[in-house]
Amino acid sequence: MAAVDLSTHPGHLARRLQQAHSLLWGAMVSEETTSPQFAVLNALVEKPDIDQRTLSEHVHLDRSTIADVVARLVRRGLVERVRDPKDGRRNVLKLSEEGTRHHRKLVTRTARMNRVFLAPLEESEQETLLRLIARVADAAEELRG
Amino acid sequence: MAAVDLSTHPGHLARRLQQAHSLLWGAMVSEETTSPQFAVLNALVEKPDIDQRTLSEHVHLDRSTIADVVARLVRRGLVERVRDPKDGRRNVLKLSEEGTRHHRKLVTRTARMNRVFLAPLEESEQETLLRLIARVADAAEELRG
DNA sequence: ACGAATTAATCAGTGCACTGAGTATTTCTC
DNA sequence: GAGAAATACTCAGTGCACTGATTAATTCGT
Repeated sequence: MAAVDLSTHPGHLARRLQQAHSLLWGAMVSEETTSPQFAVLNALVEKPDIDQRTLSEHVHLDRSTIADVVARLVRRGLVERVRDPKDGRRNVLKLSEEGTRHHRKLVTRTARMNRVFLAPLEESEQETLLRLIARVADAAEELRG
Repeated sequence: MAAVDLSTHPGHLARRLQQAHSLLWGAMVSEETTSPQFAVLNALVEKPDIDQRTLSEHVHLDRSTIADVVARLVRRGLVERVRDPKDGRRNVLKLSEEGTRHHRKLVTRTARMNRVFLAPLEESEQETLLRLIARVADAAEELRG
C-alpha cells in the first residue's frame, strides 16, 4: 500500500495550523502567557467566580489540563484561587488586579496577531475558515461530549 | 476592556479542532499509534532511508519532537534506526516489516475516520476547509521557516 | 592539512493535553 | 440520619511540541 497525502488529512493540517499559530503567538503576543492561558484569563473576565469544571467547559480544556494551566497563572499572581466556603469541593477563581491588566494588554495584541495570521486569505475566506473549523469541532465534541 | 469572543480566534479553534481530532483518532484508528506517529510511518513509506532532519521537514515537526516520536516507534519495533556509516552524524530510518504492515492497516482506518470527522460539511466545503488551512499554515511556516 | 564553520542528533527544561485512579465533599435515597 | 451516588479536584503516567545548550561528525577555507 502506497503512502498517503497528509495534506488531505484534517488532523495533520490542524496540528500544523496550531503549531504555526503558537509560534507566531510567541513572537507577537507574549512569550510567557500562552494562548490557552489567555483563553482562561478571558473566560474569567467574562465569568468571574466560576469553578474549574465550569471553566473547563468554557474553554474546551479537560479538568486536569485546566488545573495545570490555572496553577501556573496562580503562581504568577494573575489568578486567585480559593476554596468555596459554600461547597468545599469547588475552587472559585477570579482575576487579580494584575491579571485584569494583563488580559487588557493581550487583547489588543491578539487582535493584531489574528490579522497577520489570517492575512493570506481574503476577508470572506477568513470568515469561511473560522466557520468551517467551528462546525467540525462542534460536531466532533458532540460525539463524545 | 471586555472579554473577547474566542470563536473568532483561529488559534483557539485550531486547538479545539486538533483536540477533537485526536480523541476521534483514539476511538477509530488506534489507541497506541498516534496521529504524529502515523505521519512518521507514512513519510518512511514514501521515502525510506532518510535521516531525522529530512523527516522533520516532511512532517513539519521539529528536530527534538521527531527524536521522541521515532524513539517510541523504535521501541515498539516499527522503525529501525541505524547510524549512517557514510556520515556519522545521521540516523538512517526505515520501516520494519511490522511497521509496514502496521502502516497498511492504519491507512484504511484513517480514510474512514477522515470521512466521519468531516461528515458535518458538504463535500465542497471539506475541500475548501483543507485548502484554506493549508494556505494559512504554509504562509505562517514561511514567516519563520 | 588544520582550524573554523556547519550540520545532525541529543539532553534538559517547560508547557499543553489526555486517561485512569484516588481523595474529599456534597447530595440523594431510603 | 446513615449509607450510596455523584461531584470537584488532585495526582501519576504518557505523549506531543518547543527552545536553548551540548556533543559529535563533516565540510569548508585558506
